[in-house]
Amino acid sequence: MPHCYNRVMPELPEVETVVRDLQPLLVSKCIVSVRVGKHKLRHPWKPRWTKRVTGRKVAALRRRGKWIIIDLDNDSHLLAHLGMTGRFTVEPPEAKTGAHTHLIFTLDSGAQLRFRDVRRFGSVRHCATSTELERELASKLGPEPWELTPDRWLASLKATSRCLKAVLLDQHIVAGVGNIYADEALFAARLAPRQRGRRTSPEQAEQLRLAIVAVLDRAIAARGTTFRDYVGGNGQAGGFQHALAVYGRASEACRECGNEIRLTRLAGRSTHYCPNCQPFRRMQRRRAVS
DNA sequence: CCGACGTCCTGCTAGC
DNA sequence: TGCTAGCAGGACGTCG
Repeated sequence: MPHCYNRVMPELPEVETVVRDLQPLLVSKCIVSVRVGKHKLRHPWKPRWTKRVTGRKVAALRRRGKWIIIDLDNDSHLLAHLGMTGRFTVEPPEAKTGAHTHLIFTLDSGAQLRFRDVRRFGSVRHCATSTELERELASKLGPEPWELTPDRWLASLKATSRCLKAVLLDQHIVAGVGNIYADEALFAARLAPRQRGRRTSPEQAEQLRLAIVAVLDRAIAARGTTFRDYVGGNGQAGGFQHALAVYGRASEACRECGNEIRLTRLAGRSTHYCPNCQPFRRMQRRRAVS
């Protein structure tokens, strides 16, 4: 009853929603103890991290790409990724601990911050200094979509032969876009997922950049995408699933033109598109010489 | 160097 | 009805 398995696929809008929801519950609260589960996460929790975080106050909560950053008052930071099924909840200590709960931070408010992750694609780690945190983030992430300049974006596209879908999923180029919003942004820009980066015109690049920002803005306003009713915890369901144009709509009718939405596999991921609205023009063959 | 692909992990579901 | 193979995917490692 308290929780049923729901698919959220946390991308930027979902992570932003989590951060906003957790902020009032965590900021200025003190971590009084840490309890660690027996299953290993991607980055196993180290005992010395417990020493560094206990007694520390949460100074701020923020997001970078799909990463959650919890700033502590000793200039150290918790850096967390939800992966596919990672969930943070704030619950009273007497609340039943669900299966797959890997970390429990007890706060001086009396509540507990809990990290649960069924598939363990997620991670929670500790960075001892902001320098370490910044180095870590810089090695993983390109700019936030809103900070990505048209020039830099076009240069990134022109520099690669990968298809647009793969480029959108590359966190080094633009941070925060995952499989759902990559497909949605490509549809909004009327560009074929298969189109090669370097075949993209400046006009198309700008269309796509604006589409990314617009789709993410709308998804954040809707509190993200949820694929199943979410019950319990402190999270409300997102609403963007109703606004999806292509993702999860394979073989349904395109709302724009009525054509059938296609599903294919690209960059190792399921990829949804409308072949009519997002026509793929093969590379023009040079006219044969002779 | 770059890009493609495999790996991790488990719950759900389609299909026999 | 019951079982199982296949699918879902973000980050990262490996291979060509």
